[in-house]
Amino acid sequence: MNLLQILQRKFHDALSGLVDDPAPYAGLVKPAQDPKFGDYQANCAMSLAKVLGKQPRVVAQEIVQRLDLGDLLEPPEIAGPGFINLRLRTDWLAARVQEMARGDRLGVEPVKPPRTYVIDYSSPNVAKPMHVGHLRSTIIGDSLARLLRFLGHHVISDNHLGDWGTQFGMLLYGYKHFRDEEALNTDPVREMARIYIKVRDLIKPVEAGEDGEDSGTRLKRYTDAEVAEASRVRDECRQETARLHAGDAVNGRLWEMFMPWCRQEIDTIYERLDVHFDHTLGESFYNPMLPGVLRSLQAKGLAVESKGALIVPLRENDPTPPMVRKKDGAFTYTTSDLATIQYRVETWRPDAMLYVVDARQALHFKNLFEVARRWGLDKVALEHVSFGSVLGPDRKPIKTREGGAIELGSLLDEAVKRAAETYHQTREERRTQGKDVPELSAAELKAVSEVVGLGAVKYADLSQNRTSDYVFDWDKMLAMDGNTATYMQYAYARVRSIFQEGGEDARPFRTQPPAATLNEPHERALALQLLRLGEALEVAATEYKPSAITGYLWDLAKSYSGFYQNCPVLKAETPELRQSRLLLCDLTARVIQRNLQLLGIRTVERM
RNA sequence: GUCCCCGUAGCUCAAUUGGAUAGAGCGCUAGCCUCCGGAGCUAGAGGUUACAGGUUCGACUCCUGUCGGGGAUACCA
Repeated sequence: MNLLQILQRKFHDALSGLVDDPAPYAGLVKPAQDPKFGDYQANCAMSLAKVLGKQPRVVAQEIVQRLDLGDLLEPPEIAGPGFINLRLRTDWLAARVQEMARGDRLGVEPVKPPRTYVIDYSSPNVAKPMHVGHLRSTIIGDSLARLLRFLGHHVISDNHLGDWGTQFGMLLYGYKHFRDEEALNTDPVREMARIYIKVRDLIKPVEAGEDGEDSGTRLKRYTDAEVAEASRVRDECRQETARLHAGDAVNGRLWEMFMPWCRQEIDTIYERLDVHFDHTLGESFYNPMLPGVLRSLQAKGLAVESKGALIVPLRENDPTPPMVRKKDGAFTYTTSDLATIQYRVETWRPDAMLYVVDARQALHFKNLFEVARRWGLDKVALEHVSFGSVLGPDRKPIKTREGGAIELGSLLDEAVKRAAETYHQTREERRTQGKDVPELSAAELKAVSEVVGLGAVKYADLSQNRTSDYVFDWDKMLAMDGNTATYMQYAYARVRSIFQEGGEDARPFRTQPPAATLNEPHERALALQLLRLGEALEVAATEYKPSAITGYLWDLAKSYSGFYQNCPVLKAETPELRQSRLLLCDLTARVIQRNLQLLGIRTVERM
């Protein structure tokens, strides 16, 4: 149980004689807005006053009188219109810190009834290289999977690859017309990427790309001949796709041949990002199940014919009902997604299924979930964990000068390169100032650049509010000061170096932690912040917001900074105080490391 | 046309879901290396929360309207 839950329970007990349902009022116990008000504050007296027909401050008095302070609370103060300000007893905090240090869960108990989650994230179209647009789903999903697992839930991660769509028609067409046998033999992955881009560029005059340009302006940029050719190529691609779906032997064999290459392309990225999946069941996996899904929908009277297509009407006069079969007989992604939900429910019996997919698909998921519910899949909680788009400086979807989206691989390369540059630069500055700098081996240096560069990219994204769009900016994404991964990684390395410097072994602090003394305000503030870990993770998990973790980390770093400035550790006045402060240091490092790990970001001991 | 999201410091973003004097980073200004790592720390300037009403003890947050931006709108997934 985290600090907030403990206090809310106390208030729940105190309120139970006053109102019929104390829960919503107990929920008004919150972290203090400002440290000067205390550690936590209860805002329930004001709203309760109206219900009870009394003065808010009188109600606050009554609540305080009924409150069992136990050994954890100082006598509360009533302030302003009726705020109840709470301050935890310092000796109680000290005991909790000591407890927290023991074991590797940092005081976070596994959840009482664990739930089973299926998390669907990343899910790229494998026919084309991954670009920045895929980053958010991939790392938000990965982070949520790590977080829910750490909290004790059963998590099944599933990468629902787009391996059966029109993009494969483009690859098939391109392979048949433009392949370079020699390139295919030496580097098939690169050759497939080249083929895809070539076909995409050919079709461009008639196909809306990632640039979001409207068809009118787009058409004006091309000659009639180019448009006609684009139209022809697009039709041929569609026919290739149709042949693949119809079981054409040649296209089937080619698909079998392409898949490992496509997988290799994306797996390289996943490996580098340290993102892993329990399952990778793409659309092709569900293809054989689709006719059965349709029959079932029709048998239940859910799917009806309309303009030659098969739709599922959900609302009166809905101009855009979900479609499960096109007039040409092809299935849609709604059909495929229904099969997917059914398969997952039957196979894994999850309590909840999370779709980490961008906000533009909100309508699709709203409809999909409604159809699934009516179809009988109503026991599982289906949730669209949506996120905002990544925009360019012009507030339009991100793109490079050339017009295509920035490829993920290049972004990561650039991040690592910049990390290396910054490293050398800061080290030279320190040198000229006559300061000691750690001498890293070439291997260590490479590892540091990788860890810092990739960490920067992930943290920049995860620290954003999940639901808002955000403007992509190289400098921001690769920034290494302020609230960034680098700052946290650096803070971690610095704490470690204290142990190094003092010739201290951290291990005893985790098995036989010494008593903590929190007489200095900065010690107390740091301890309180450390103990709020469980609270932060709870928020991050219930709201599916990794930014709650980065926010907590930033607060922790500031608390630590205050402590570090004001409280000598190795030169503490007494051996006991030194032990206590080393305990706080070690805990800080461990909490930073754990949180970064939950974000999929690594740490190094020296940098 | 209809529906959804958004508008907060010069820029990029927060604000514990209705709480006390709206906070950070970057940038700018001024300080801090005989003191455990300066990728750091301390302080300062910077705001009519797009606009106008309303709801109440209290509104960036909820409601109505206006302006502005973005997105989704059966046969791409």
